[in-house]
Amino acid sequence: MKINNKEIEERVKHFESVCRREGIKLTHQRIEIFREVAQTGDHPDAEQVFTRVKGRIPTVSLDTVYRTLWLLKDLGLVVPIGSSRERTRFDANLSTHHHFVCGSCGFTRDFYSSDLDNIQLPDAVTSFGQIEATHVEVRGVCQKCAKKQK
Amino acid sequence: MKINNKEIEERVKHFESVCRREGIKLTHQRIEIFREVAQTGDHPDAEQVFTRVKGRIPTVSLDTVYRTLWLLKDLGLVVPIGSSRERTRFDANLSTHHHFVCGSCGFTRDFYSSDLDNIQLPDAVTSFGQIEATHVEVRGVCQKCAKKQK
DNA sequence: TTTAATGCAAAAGATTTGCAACATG
DNA sequence: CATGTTGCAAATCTTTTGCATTAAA
Repeated sequence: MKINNKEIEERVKHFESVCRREGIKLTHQRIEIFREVAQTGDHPDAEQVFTRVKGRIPTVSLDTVYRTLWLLKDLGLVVPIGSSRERTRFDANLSTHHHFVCGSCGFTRDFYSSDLDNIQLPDAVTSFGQIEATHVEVRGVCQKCAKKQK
Repeated sequence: MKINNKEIEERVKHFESVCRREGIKLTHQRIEIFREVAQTGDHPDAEQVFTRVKGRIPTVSLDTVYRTLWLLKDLGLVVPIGSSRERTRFDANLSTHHHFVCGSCGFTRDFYSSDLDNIQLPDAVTSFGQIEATHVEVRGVCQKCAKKQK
């Protein structure tokens, strides 16, 4: 689930330019936290990001991870995905994509489909508010959990 | 957001038959908790269900509400929808439908579209696990929040 | 140097659990 | 009657906050 280096560095560059534009300070911890989410495709939760970043910055604190993750969300650089009964997970994949989510363990994977990207929504939806993104969520049971249930 | 009575009673009957089949006891609180979720279209969280059911059964406890809600989920009678940073909300609408979710306040509404119900998924998805349901999630900002932001 | 960001510790929220009393099948 | 379920209170787990210290611009 490793994203290739070029893609990661592009994402980090994008992050840095957004911060400059918004007047947000580029701290060591912010960069590493962002990089961590950007370089993995497995939608980590705050705790996982914390543990991994700690390898590089042993003094980071969990609350900084939380603060940064929500900051990234506000900047539109990361999307929180809430698979209930699970902690919030974060996704730094900004290209249009869709999710498969295991209802019993929370396992989440991206998938792509240009057909799904171009879905036409009924007019009724517009009346609820302003639309930002549309994505398809497939609920199911992942292979690991399917085995356990037997 | 009131569901019509006939539909509610049908849902409750369905719930009761599922419980009998599974050998699960039909307690007063379970029935009222299920009815509460079934009769509203606004995807309440556990706390809201608790408050409303308390009107009818003053002694219910919040933990029973939680236990029942997750039981209902395991029985497939209710679907948890996790709009992160918000508590888990529950949806008893079992007919195929889709969601509009406000990213800033969690406001959630159902919408229908037979086009969306018949979406074709790419083969890759099948490799992640067994598919149970597919639904479209539209993220946006609801009208109330859009006003606040100005 | 000015202001925002961090780390710490403590608080707040949400959800879960152990257990004795109780209700359902 | 036997067993599963409830309510209570306490525990746990996740996330947030206040504040003094530190680091970016």
